[in-house]
Amino acid sequence: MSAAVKCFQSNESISLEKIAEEAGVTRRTLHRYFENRQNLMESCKNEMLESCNKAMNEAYESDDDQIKKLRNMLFAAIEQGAKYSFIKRFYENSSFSDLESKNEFESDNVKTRWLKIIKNLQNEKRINHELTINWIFNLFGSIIETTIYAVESGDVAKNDSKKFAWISFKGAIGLKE
Amino acid sequence: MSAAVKCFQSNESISLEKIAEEAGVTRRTLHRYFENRQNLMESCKNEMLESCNKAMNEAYESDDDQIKKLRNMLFAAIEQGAKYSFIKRFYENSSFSDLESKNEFESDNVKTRWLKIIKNLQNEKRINHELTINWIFNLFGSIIETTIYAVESGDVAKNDSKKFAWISFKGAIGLKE
DNA sequence: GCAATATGTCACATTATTGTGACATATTGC
DNA sequence: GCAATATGTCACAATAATGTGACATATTGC
Repeated sequence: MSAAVKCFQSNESISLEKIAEEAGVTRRTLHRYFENRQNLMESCKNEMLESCNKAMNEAYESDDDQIKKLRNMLFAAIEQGAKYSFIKRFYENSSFSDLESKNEFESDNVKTRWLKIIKNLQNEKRINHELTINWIFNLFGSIIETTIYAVESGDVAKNDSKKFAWISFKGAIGLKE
Repeated sequence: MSAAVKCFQSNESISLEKIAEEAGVTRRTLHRYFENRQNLMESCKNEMLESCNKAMNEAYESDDDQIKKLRNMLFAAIEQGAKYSFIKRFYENSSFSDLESKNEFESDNVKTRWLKIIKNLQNEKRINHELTINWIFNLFGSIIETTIYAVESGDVAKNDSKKFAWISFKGAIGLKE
C-alpha cells in the first residue's frame, strides 16, 4: 500500500505493473491481495486516513495550549508526508471521487477539533478577522502540501521545513502568540 | 486547447474522447489538429505559458512600487486560473516531464523579475529573515493555487479571494508595508 | 451557387492495461 | 523434513484508448 501511495503521488493512473514493481512483487501477487485498482485505492485510503487521523489526534492531545495544539497538528500532518498528500487529493480530486466514503466519522473528528481551535482564536481576536474559516482551512492544507513537496523535491532542508511552515502559517492568518 | 487544459485539470490522463467532447468536436477532428496526446499537451503548455508570462509581465510593469508589483503579479496569476495551474503542475509533476521545454527564456524572465523583488525586500529587511527565497517561491505558487482551487470549488467568494490571497501571502512572509 | 475547407461517421489495426486460471517454485511454521 | 502458504511464471481473454484511412456531409468565403 505504501508503494501504491508513493506511485499514485507521481501519477494517479500509473499501471498496476509499476506499482507491483515498486512494491517488489509481481502483478499477479498484487492482484491476489487487491481485486482491482478500485479496491487497492480504497485500501490505501482507509489505511492512510487512519494513520493521518491518529497522528493528528495525538498531536491535538499532546498539549493543553490551543496554539501548540494547532502547531503540533501542522507538524504531524507534515510528517505524514505522502500519506497526507494522498488523503488530501482524495477529498478534493474528482478522479478519486468514485470511491466509497468510510471513516468519515473519525476524519470529521479531527476536522471538528481543528475548527474549534480556529473558532476560539477568532473569538479571542488573535487571528486576522478578515479571513474566513474556509479560507484558513484551505490554507492550512496548502501549506502542509507545500512543505511536503518542498522537502521531497529538495528545495528546502528537512530541518527547516517545519519551522518555515509554522512561521508562514502563523503569519498568513495573522496569529498573535 | 482550453478544453484540454480544463480536462487535464480534473484528470491528467483523461481520454482524448472526453477532451474532444468538452471541446465540442469529434475525436477525429482533435486528431487532425494534434498528432497525439504529447503534441496536444505541448501545444497547451506553450499557449498557457505565453498567456501566463504575458499577464505576469504586464503586472510587473503596471506599477513602480515593488510591493504593488508583487501584489499585482499575485493577482495576475490568480486570474489566469486553470492556465496557471496547468503550467505549475507542468514544471513540478514528473508525469509531464517527458515534454520538451521551450519558452524557458520568457518564463525565466518572469521568475527573475519576481526574484529581484523578493531579494530587494529581503535586503531592506522588510520580510522575515528566517525564510529562504526558495521557500517563499514555493509559498507564492502554493497560495495562488489554493486561491484558484478555493474559488473554483466555491469555498471562497470570488470577490474575496484575491484579497485573502494577498493578506495571507503578506503575512506568511512577514512583509511590512 | 460553387469550390474549398472543415468536420463527422465508420471501420480497422494496434497497443497497453487489466483480471484470471493453471501450474511451478519458494518460503514459512512447526 | 514436510505440509501449508505465498509467490512467481506463463498464457490467455477482455477491454479501453489510440491513431489513421476512406468517404460523407457541413460550413465557409467569395
